[in-house]
Amino acid sequence: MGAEGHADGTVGKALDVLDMVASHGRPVRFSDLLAQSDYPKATLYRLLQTLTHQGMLALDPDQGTYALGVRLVRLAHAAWAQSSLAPIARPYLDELAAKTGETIHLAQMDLGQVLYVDKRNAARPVEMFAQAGKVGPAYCTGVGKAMLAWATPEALEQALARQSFYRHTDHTLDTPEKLLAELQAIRARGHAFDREEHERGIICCAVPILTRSGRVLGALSVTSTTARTTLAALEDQAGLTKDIAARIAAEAESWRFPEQN
Amino acid sequence: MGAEGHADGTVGKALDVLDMVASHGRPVRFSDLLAQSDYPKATLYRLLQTLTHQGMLALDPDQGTYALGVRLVRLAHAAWAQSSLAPIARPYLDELAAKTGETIHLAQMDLGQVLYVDKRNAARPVEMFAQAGKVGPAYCTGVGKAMLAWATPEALEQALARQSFYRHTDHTLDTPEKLLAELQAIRARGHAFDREEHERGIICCAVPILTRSGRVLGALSVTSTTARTTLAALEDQAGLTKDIAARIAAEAESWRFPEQN
DNA sequence: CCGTTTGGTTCCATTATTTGAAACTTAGTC
DNA sequence: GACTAAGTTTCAAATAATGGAACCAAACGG
Repeated sequence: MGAEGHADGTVGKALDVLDMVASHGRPVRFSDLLAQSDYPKATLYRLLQTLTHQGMLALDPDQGTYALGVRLVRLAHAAWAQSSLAPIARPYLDELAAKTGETIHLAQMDLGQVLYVDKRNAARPVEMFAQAGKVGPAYCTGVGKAMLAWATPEALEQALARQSFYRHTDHTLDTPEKLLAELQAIRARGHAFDREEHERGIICCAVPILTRSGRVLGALSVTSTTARTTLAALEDQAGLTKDIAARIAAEAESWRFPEQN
Repeated sequence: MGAEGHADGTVGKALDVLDMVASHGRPVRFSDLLAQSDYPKATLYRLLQTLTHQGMLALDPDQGTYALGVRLVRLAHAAWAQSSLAPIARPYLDELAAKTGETIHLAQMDLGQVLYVDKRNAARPVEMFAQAGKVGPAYCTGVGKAMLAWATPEALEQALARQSFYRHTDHTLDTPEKLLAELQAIRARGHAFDREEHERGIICCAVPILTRSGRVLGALSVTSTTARTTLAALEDQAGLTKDIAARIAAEAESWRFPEQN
């Protein structure tokens, strides 16, 4: 994973190591990390030691393996409650889920990837990969495209560079050109579709969550299956979804910056 | 919160800043952080910049406020799935909750504090970070005492130094001496009680989760209220709880280190 | 039983990064 | 249009990170 760009300073390297540990699904030995990284032995060793001492990693003394530490969980609890839209959006998601009866996703953008921060399952739950905290691709999901469509040129460029354009299904937009054309259509239309571009049989209609100043905060989607409904039927809900998105945005702005106005 | 002890190196300071941002429940301005920290202006500024650049913090360009970044949520997802006992323990917690009908807590130790990593409420279903990720004191909770009772001497010493011994209720063990005596009794007995030591009316019976080598992985508790039941009744469940704890430990060992033996 | 490999830890002189007082630039006030 | 508060940049000195190499310990092999 030398894909890390410019690791600024020691902090960047330390976080890089953190990601490295996270990328394995299980505790890793020192030598595994050493093989994977470009850092010299002593450097990596001290980074691990520091992170462990700080509680960001946990060293299993029996096996000599490193795992992500509990301090991270604690920080994340705060991050989820504070930085994400999830706590603000919760009642609105409930409302949208109740009114549509479909699966709802709330997502935010994280370095070119879609991060699902909350979710409501339909009464008959649609089995999907997405769960709170999980990440997914931006170029082939409704929420991803909705956010890209309203992203700043710089953010869009950065995000594009990070897309794999892997062809998940026949419908996947598998080149930057196709995606850019689609983004324009989405802007014109006001909402994005997922036409089975990521998973066969899964469709959705997604809208961006925008501040008054036009900045993208996240996206909201109503998801279903081709077996249950059609894109046209989902599009009928677009108005309602946009309304909910607007209310989330309004509350986010007033809640996070209550002193303004 | 200058309570941070020895911040080793730049990484320590950066994480310290991260905690500082987390401690406010909402986005903070640079000057707020400056006032709170001992770091000089330029130092703090660059730390914030680095963390922001790394995605650990998010700078709201409109308001100039810092919030915890989404990268943390992503890392946490991995941490929760990997470092904590929660995913392994899930079915066992379900079983224990079903058999006892009481509230169940799964906790781990984090630098002298109890970190709740999963929970079953008597009725409601669970969500991810929503419930997990909270912290509590070690010296006056069942799970905390259960873990301390089997902690290594070094870990115990470190943990003791971090306890506040604040007298939450009449029953709180408010000195290290009382606590140490209690820990001995707990070791002898095999399980810990919370006799309304943290909250009036709340009682529980907790057991440690131990590896074969005797290392503490976490603790498990069955919690109720004095209105609903008694300590003696809870103690009747201790056998079942210990059994569940043993099964969690066994699975944790075989799952996390499948190559051994 | 001893030589060897493997995996992990420590040393230390060199190097590069961090530091922080102060100067500077905005943006907002009166 | 001076005055203030909030944020950003500079630069020499101080400090911390670096990494090659040496070291240690435990497991391995003959």
